[in-house]
Amino acid sequence: MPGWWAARPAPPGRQGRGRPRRSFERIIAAAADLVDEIGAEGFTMRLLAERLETSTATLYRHVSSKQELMVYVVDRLFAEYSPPGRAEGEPPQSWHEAAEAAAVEFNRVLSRHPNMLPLLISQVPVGPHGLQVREQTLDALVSRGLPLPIAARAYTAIAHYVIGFALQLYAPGAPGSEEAAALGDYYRRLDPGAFPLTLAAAADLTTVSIDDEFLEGLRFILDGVGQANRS
Amino acid sequence: MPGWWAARPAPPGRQGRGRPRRSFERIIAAAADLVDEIGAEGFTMRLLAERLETSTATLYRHVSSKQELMVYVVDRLFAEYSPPGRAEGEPPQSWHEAAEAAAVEFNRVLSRHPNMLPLLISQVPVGPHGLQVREQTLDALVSRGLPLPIAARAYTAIAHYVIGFALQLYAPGAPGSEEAAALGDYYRRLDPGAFPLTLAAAADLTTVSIDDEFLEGLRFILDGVGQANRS
DNA sequence: ACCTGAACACCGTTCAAGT
DNA sequence: ACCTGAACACCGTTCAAGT
Repeated sequence: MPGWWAARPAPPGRQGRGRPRRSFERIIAAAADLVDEIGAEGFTMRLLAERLETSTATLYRHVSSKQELMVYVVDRLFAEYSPPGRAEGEPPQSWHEAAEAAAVEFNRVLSRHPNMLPLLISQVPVGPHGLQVREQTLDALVSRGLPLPIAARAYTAIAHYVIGFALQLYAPGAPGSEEAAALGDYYRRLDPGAFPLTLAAAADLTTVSIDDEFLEGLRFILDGVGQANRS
Repeated sequence: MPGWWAARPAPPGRQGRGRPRRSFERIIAAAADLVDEIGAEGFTMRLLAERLETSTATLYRHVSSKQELMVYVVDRLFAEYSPPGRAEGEPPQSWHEAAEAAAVEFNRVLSRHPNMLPLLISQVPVGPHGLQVREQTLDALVSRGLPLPIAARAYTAIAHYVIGFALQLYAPGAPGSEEAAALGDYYRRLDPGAFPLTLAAAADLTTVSIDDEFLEGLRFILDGVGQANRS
C-alpha cells in the first residue's frame, strides 16, 4: 500500500531529457484507463504492457513498481476536479456554500471512477493535482472569511467524509441496484426482536435518495464548522 | 472486494452438526491473528494453513473463499468494541456525550488493529457483531432523546468519519514517526508561492495532537447533528 | 542504448488420489 | 467421510540475451 509521502515533486523514472517523460505520461494514462475499465483488482502489469504493445520489462524501465504507478493514477482523479465556479450574476457565496459545492464536485468526480476508489486508501492524495485542489479549496474558504485553522480542519473532515462515503457507496463491492434486493432480503431475515432500531432506521433510510443522504451528512459537518467559527 | 450483503446470518461451510462450526471459528481466529501480525497484504492461505498445521485444500472445506474469510475477520473487530459504560455515580449522559464516547471507543479499537483497516473498504460491517454495535449505539442515542431518523444519519456520518480517519492515519502505509520526517521534507520542497495556504495550515496542524484533531472533526459532526435536532 | 522472452518466486483455488 | 500433494492458471519483478 503506497503512502502519500512516497509521492515526489519530480516524477520518477530515469527521465532522460524529455522523451522518457512522455513515455511516463503515456503509461500513467493507459494505466488509469485500464483501472477504470477493469478495476484496480484486475489491473495487471501484463495487461498494461499488452495494451501498450510492449513488455512488462519495458514498463519497469519507466516506473519503479506497480505501487508507484498507482500513486500517479490516483492523482489523475484530482486533475478532473473543476473548482465550482461562482456563477456570473449571482450574489457572492458564503464559505458554507463554497464548501458544500466543493464537496459535491469532489463526490461527483469520485462517483465517476468507482474502480479507482480502492486506491484512495491510506493514500492522502499529495500528487501535484491533489495538492492543487487542496490549495484552491483552502483559498476559497479563507477568502470568504473562514479562518485558516478552521478551514484546514474542515477540509480534512470533509475529505474524510467524502472519501469514506464514496468508498462504501460507489466502490466495486458496494451494493448495486440488484444487490440492494439481496440486502433487503438480508435485513428481512434478521430477528426483528434483536435489531429493532436497525430495522426501523433501514426502513426510514430507504425513503431518502443517496444524494440526499450525502448532503445531510455533509451539512452536519458544515454546521459544526460554522459553530466552531462563531465560538 | 467483498460486499456487506455477502455476509449471511448463518455462517457458511458445510457445518455438519457442531464440530465443523468449531473448525470454522478456529480458522477465523487464526486468520485474524495472522492479519494482525503480518497485514492483510501479506496474508496468504498457505501461511494460514501452515499455522494451523493443515493444507490449503482443507481450509477450503470450511470457508468458500479468502474473501469470505476476511468478512468474518473484520467482524471480530466489532466483537472487541465495548460500549462506553455510563459511569456509576455520574450524571446521566446526553446523546452528544454518548455519541462522542462511542466514536472514541470505535476509534480506539481500530487504532489497535492497523493491519486490519484496509479490509474495511467497501465493506460496511454487517457481520453479527457489527450489527450488534450499531443497534447498541442507536439505542444509546435514541434513549437519550435523539430521534431515530437523526440518530441513524448521525451513526452513518460518524462511522464514515471514524473509518476514514483511521484508514488514513493508522493503516499500513500511513506516515509513521520516521516517515513524518520525509513528509516534512516533502512539504519543504514545495514552492511556497504555489501552495501558501497548504504550507501555513500544515505548520498550524502540527501543533495539535492527532487525538485532538480526531476530536475536533468529530465535534464538527456532533454539533451539526445537534443543530439538525433543534431545527 | 534500448528492448524483451523467459524465468523466478510466488499467489488463490481445485482435484485426483490417498487414508 | 475426511484429508492433502500436486497441479492449474495466474501474479509482480528481474535478467540474460538479443537488436
